[in-house]
Amino acid sequence: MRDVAALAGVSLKTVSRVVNREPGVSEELVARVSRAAEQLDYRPNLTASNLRRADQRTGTVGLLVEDVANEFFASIHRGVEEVARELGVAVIAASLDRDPALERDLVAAFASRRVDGLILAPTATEQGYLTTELRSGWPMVCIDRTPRGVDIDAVVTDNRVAAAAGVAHLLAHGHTRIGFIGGESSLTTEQARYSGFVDAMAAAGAPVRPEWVHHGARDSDQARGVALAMMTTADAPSAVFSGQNLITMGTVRALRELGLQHRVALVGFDDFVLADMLEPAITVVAQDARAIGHLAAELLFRRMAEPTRPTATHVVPCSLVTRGSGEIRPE
Amino acid sequence: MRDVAALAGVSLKTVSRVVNREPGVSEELVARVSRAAEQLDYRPNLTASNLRRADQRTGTVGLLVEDVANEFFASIHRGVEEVARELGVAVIAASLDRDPALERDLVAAFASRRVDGLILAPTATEQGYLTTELRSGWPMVCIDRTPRGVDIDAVVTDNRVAAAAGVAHLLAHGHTRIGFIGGESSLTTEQARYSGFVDAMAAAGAPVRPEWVHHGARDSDQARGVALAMMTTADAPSAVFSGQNLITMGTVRALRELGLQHRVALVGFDDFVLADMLEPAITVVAQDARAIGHLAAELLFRRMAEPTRPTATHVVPCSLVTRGSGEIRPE
DNA sequence: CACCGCCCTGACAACGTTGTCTGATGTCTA
DNA sequence: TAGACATCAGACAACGTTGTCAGGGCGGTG
Repeated sequence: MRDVAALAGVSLKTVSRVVNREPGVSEELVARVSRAAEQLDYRPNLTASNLRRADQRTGTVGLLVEDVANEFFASIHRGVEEVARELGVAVIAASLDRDPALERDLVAAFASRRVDGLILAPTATEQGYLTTELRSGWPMVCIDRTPRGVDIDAVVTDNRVAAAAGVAHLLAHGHTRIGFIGGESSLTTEQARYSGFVDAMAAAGAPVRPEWVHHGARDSDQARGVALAMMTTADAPSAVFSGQNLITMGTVRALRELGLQHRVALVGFDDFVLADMLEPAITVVAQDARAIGHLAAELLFRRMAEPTRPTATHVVPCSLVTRGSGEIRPE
Repeated sequence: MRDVAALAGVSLKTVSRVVNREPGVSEELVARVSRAAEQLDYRPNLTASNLRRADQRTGTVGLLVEDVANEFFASIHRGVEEVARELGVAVIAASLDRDPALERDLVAAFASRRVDGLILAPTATEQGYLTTELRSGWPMVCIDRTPRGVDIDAVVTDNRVAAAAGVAHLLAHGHTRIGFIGGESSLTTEQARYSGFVDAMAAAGAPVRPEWVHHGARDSDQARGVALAMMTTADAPSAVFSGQNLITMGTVRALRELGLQHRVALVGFDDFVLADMLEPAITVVAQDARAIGHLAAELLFRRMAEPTRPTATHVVPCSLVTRGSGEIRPE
């Protein structure tokens, strides 16, 4: 900037005014400065600008999710990006890999970077460590999983009700012997989905059989193993409810391997690409990930504008998408 | 930091030394400063630090891809993140949506942010606009698509050879009547894949029939439309080679709708989740997206360390994954 | 003609850090 | 005991920008 000022024969401040399109600079100087800037390939330094600026905004938001490569979170990322892009805000995303220590580290790293706000899909069991940051007025929104121990805006699905609806769908098709395969039970989503499963079973007077309930599958392959084991016992369930997209895929694999895909009903939580192209196509309880991303970003920017508004938990709707696998009747 | 210094009764510089773990501070002061920092919830300001630091590093790299929600690019993102995380570097990712203007805008935005380096999957036909930035020594790596008009490190697949291998696979299974459905022909990847198709056909003495060649499908749904049209003519091909993962999915949908999925052979470029679970499972020419991300990030950091090393184009291997759809023989 | 006010521009300090240099204290050696 | 040296701490300027304020020039008004 100094060089530009020298070349244009004006002061630093005038260059700054031109660069930021501030009014009150004569056309002649605007032209002269612009020409000089172009000639020198001047690029404004946002870092320095942010340091000095009154609002202290860095034009950056952080996004912490389980895995940026998981299509559910990648869609959320996309949704956040779309809102941020309109405002010229950049998104720094990172994967937590279900590691609570990493969650804290990355939150601290983002705090050091002075991102203007943070969208977090919590993985730790407790977010009390955030109180400090919150008190300092750092805008934050939790997504997917409800935060614990802190009062933060959140965008969540009513996992319990949605899961119950999925299980009720199986019950409505005549199943009473229903298995549950879920992910890590430390996650609030998992707990809620399991509760929904239990609710629906109870409402229908169907027993929840412990040997047909499995928590803690960490990935598709573990889920496959669990499903294989569950379905090869002498007394196997006639339907399965799976707690998450990767788990559903693993279960599909297992059923396929056992040749049971047309005999055992399956309803999964979370939609996934090509679910409709499998045979049978997979019935799922679907969340709109991109919409979640949109809403979370909008809430975040709204909170930046109005830091004092009361926090709220937004529940986004879920829909049951019937495609075949959930409509298989028991033999 | 000023407050911390005041509370600990030391100078600013001493706090800075403690925060950065610089040697030469007595244990007693380290303890006192640490306590004060904790008490005041001090968070170092990386923005200010970067401004002053000698190396001018922001600890940030930019990643520009077509769409962060596309599983191919999401996996690349993940790969980049893994390397960056080890170094404490954050990744700012953004989607270009095949918009050349957006590519230039976002590159400029990243330049303003002073990201330490940029990984770019080019979408514009020409990257000459980068020369300025390159001259200034901004580390950059292109991925997926070869840059044009500039000399940059690149990580690419030999799309031509890989596509030819996929088409040769169809030819080896007795097909000569092979269609091609590709994406936007402005992309170098598309051009190379089509060239590979032509190569393989020529090598086998099979004619390339213009009515069975279609470029420019922008998404899965357009590809579906194209495939539907192509396969419902009186004289339809007996096999299809598709140029990209979304296009393959659209083609699968079309074949399914026409009930041809077990009669028309299909080989797709790019692997995708559940390709192995479809019926028939889809034979693909697979790139290892995560490895591409890894390599690109490693090259980027290496260039930061050694700015003068000659640029190179790295070709990552591709593999043909046979699963069924590509082994269907003509009737 | 004196005064006011507007428009434009620049000087200067400041944002929160770190690089550099100087100085104070203590320890060792000749 | 003097001098050399090592260790630790602080003063100060600087990074590239912007907020604040002062001032010069000019037109209009009383």
